[in-house]
Amino acid sequence: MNVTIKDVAKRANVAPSTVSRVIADSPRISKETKERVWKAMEELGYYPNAIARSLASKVTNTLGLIMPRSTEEAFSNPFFPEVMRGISVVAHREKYDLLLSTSGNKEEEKEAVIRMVKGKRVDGIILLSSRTTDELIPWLRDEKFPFVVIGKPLDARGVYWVDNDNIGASKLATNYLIKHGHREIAFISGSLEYVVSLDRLDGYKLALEENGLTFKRELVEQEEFSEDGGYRAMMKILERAKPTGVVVTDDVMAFGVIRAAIDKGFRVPEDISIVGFNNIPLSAFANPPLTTIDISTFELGIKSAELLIARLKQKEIESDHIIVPVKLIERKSCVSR
Amino acid sequence: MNVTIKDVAKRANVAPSTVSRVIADSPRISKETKERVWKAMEELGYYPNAIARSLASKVTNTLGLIMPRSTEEAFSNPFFPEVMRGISVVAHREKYDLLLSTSGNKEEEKEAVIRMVKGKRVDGIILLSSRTTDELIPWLRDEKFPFVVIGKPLDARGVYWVDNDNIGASKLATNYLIKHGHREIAFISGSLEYVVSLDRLDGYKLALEENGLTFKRELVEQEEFSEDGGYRAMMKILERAKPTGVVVTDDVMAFGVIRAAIDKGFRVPEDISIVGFNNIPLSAFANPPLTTIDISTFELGIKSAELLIARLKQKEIESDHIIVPVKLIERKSCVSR
DNA sequence: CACCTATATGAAACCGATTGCATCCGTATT
DNA sequence: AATACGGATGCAATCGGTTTCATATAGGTG
Repeated sequence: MNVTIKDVAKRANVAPSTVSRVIADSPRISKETKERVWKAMEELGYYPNAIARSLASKVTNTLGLIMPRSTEEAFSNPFFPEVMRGISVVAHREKYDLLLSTSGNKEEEKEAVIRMVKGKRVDGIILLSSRTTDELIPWLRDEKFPFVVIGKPLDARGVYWVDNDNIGASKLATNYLIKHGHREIAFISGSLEYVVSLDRLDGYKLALEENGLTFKRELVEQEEFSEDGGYRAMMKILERAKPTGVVVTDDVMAFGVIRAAIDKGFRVPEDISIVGFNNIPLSAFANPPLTTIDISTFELGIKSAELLIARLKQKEIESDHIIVPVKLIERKSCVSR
Repeated sequence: MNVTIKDVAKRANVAPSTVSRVIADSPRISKETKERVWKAMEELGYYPNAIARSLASKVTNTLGLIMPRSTEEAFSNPFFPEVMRGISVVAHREKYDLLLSTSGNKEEEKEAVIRMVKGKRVDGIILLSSRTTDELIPWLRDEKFPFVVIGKPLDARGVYWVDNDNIGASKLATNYLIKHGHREIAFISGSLEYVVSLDRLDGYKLALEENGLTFKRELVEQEEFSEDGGYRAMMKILERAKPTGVVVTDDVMAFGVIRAAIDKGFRVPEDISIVGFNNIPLSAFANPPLTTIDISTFELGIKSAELLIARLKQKEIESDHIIVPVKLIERKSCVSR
């Protein structure tokens, strides 16, 4: 079998508890004993069993990551890897590992969370995005389990979250088109099941209102978060209206929107201007290069991990949420009219 | 405290061992008892503690994922998320979770593996790419720990691996340029520390040889796997030679190569043709759209996870390695001469 | 009717750590 | 000299399961 704490104890002529204390570098153990134990560990090639340690101490040094939708789908939108990149930088710095749940749909997602929480496999959880109908958030809150949500939840009472100012960001995008002389501005978002979609719709409406433009239902469409989703949404809008500008809340969708516009015989940006969201790497290389709202995706990951870990370490936390700034990246997908 | 197996046992008037057997759905327990126990579990809201279970059974139902280089860097090349997408599909299907190590450099990477293996946190490991100097592979082999490598290792004895035929793929790319009349063909790869770079260099040499072209050292350059790396490599080559075609073993690097060519006053593809590798999503949208070797990244993930799990389940395995096919995607970054 | 054999369940050891409490010893205090 | 005290370490319970082996009961056999 493997080398255990008992073998080390025997070799160093001490009790297992002493070895345990040496591992934790407890000040209660004398320098000499520590050295004897270290030597024994070295000689035997001892390495602590993390599982046993977790069982006894109830700490795993692991963070759980819950992807929305299927894990497969999540990895195909560059937003998620980028968020994970941020999370992993902090996790590494703070010596945490990351446990990825692999789920296929909403039920399995719930199950994955239960597996992590009730199975005591993680110390805390990061939800990579929040739905309006999310049962997870109330459930985690009731369980009093530490978690952080990326994306402001509908009901934010007692939950820690990290997000952009989505209403503001959407106003920014819409105002940009308005300032460039557009008056018929369409708005395409992902499913209204996601809070982020709702907020951005609100921002769009506010911008119109503040500029004395009327909101027209036929200029608004929701679809799946994908290139095809964007394509379908734009097709539907073009069949019933004639926008000169479009705000699309996801760059991947925006590519579909451009494709639809071209298929319908419009030129981008000459006939239709487009503003996207997220500033994914592809956006700079698209044809035309996409004007988009950079939401600091990497930073969202960083901040969410920091917030969660601060909570786990019972550090003083200034606020239960963090707003990450956005900025507009001007490229070539918009023209003045 | 939490509900444990003992609470359930008490409530159902059985011994803890019986409850354990009910959880495992052992045929040794009578239908009636099972039902009584299930009811008790239901009523108490019992959920098994995965950590305790792992400790006793020595099974974690978790696969460890080891990224090369820093975790942060890995997430910024679309290759890795795509591989992970494949892995996560299989992991989910087979009911495994994924543990991500977060490391910053080679030493930490080794440490992360030790933490996983010696800490008994995972049942098996997938190495997302192999270095020539990799100490990990011999170490894991000596430990007799189940693992699979994406990318054929230099010394493949006793190692399970999944890869493309990199020599063939590189010949394919080089031959494509040769067939289009190119004779001065440059070759840019990532560090020769990676086996994949070596193999592709070999494929390039072979293609030259088979077509009676001479290999010229000044047409070959290695650099870091990044857009900047590609830029620097191409700059160095253009200062000493005049290629009409370039094989670049990574699309992200290829973007840098294009940028360098343009900065030096060349047009792509009119003056210099370029073939990339990986077919990342961006490639189709680049300017010009990139002709590239599609290496079925997703499939690499799928196969590696399947191979590992088959090994864990002691299934019959036909071969200790799997070759995933490649194909050339023709776009607009090459012209005939 | 004594003996054997399944079948169903329980008792207890074990997995490899952590931790509260007890103990031992040497030195300072009164 | 008796008491107190603090430092260093050990004992044993505990975390929440799994698994081996033993036992009890019922039914079958000669």
